[in-house]
Amino acid sequence: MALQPVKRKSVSDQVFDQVLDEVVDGGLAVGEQLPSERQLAEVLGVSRPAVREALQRMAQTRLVEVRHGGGATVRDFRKYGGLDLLPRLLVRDGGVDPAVALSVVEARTAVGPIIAALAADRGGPALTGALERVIDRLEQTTDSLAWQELALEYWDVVVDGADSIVYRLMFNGLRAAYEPALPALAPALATEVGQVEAYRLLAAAIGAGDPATARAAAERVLAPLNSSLVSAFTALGTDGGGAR
Amino acid sequence: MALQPVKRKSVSDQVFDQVLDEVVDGGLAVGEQLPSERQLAEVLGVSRPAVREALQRMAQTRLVEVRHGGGATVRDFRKYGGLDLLPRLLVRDGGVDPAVALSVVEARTAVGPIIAALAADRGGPALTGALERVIDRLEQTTDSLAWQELALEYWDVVVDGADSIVYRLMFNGLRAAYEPALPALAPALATEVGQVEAYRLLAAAIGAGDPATARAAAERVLAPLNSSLVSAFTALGTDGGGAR
DNA sequence: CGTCACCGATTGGTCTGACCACTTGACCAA
DNA sequence: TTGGTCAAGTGGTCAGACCAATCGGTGACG
Repeated sequence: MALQPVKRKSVSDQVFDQVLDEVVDGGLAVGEQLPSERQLAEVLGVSRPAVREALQRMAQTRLVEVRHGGGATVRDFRKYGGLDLLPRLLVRDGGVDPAVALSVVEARTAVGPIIAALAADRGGPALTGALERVIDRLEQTTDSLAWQELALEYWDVVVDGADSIVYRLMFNGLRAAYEPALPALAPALATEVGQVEAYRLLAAAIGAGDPATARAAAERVLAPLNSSLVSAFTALGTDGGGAR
Repeated sequence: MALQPVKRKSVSDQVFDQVLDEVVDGGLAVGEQLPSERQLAEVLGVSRPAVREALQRMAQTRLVEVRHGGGATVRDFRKYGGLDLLPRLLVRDGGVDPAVALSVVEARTAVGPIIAALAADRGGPALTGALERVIDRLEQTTDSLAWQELALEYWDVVVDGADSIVYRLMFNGLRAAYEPALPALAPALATEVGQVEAYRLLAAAIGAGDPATARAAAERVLAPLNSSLVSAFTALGTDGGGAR
């Protein structure tokens, strides 16, 4: 049997997860008051500090608002939430939410070329070495999961070369959402394995300092996955814009 | 006289801010161990729960890693940080960091047209009413600050129309970084006031369901600020890529 | 002499109980 | 109506204690 690390979740983690689920899945309506810390502690059978830590983290992510003496209220995560809650939205009810996955891939496909162009403009030849090294490892990889990990590493170098803090932080957020879901997505991404040539062309364009070519090359890298997933998910997700 | 709400910072907030500053400004190197919770509590003259709440929030934003029994270590915020720490990076040492501001405007200019095209494709005529209402209020506004607030509201409608959760969360994050810094940026943004026509054209293109035209119109809306800020900041920021 | 099991010191995790600060709403007086 | 007072409920903070995990040194064993 395949053993895996035991899950050790601290009490405050579990409280956080429960409250987060309630907020995201609509068990608690926007504007609604949360139970008081004391009530939550009693109902959940934990101490008040544990509840507090969880609520403070919820406030940190702008999902609830706590006012001294006035209780805590639920905020609209669709209006105030950050990219950091993307992982939670991506895997909903145990499975991957098609609408969210589609949105992630869509954004990836649109923003990737922009970043590639910036990298060509600002990074240029300095990036060639690092990119080639990743490509070499990519070429020897057949496992879908490992392949995606390397692809992320490749883009990490590109984002570095773009030298723009906002894209860097965006990438970090998307990666944090993407990476934990990779095992679940691995089958759908199997078609990408072996498409090394597109990555090589992109690296060449970036190394040559040619933004326009880099943009086009990036589109060729990203478009296949996009179109395949779009067709797969739109056929699946007939529920419409379930997650906007 | 113009009154404003008194600022009340809780103890754990202050601890959080101090630790965050240390991490962001490099007072604590990446990989370095933070002082233990007990030491921090004693040094800062506060209780341990207060320190814990701050550290848990730091962990929530992926800026530190805490291991049961093993202390807390500093993570590389450039590699793991999310868009939520953009506000902190934007205003550094009391002033606006040119490199970061440039990056924000740059991303805005690049991503805005993409979102506009999506809104035209998916929102279409349904958005016309809401957009027109904002434009009407925009037309009657001369104050630079209020004008920017309305511009954000306008884009909020557009992002809603794009019907893509990732762009929605991105926008939320950028807005959270942008909004607090607006007063400091207001002078630089004064040139935008009165440019209502571009917004009207964009609304028309979105309402017509014409993605290509909407993309171009969005570029015309965003480009002026971008170019003016680029020239202003590149002249100012001779320190190079201080914040990547 | 090197290796490894063990144990104690250190650190984070949790709980309890108490008190302070703030908000809210009801009630009362000017 | 206006303003003040007060009590109840809520979040904020503190102190001390104990549990659980990690880490490092020390001594026994090979």
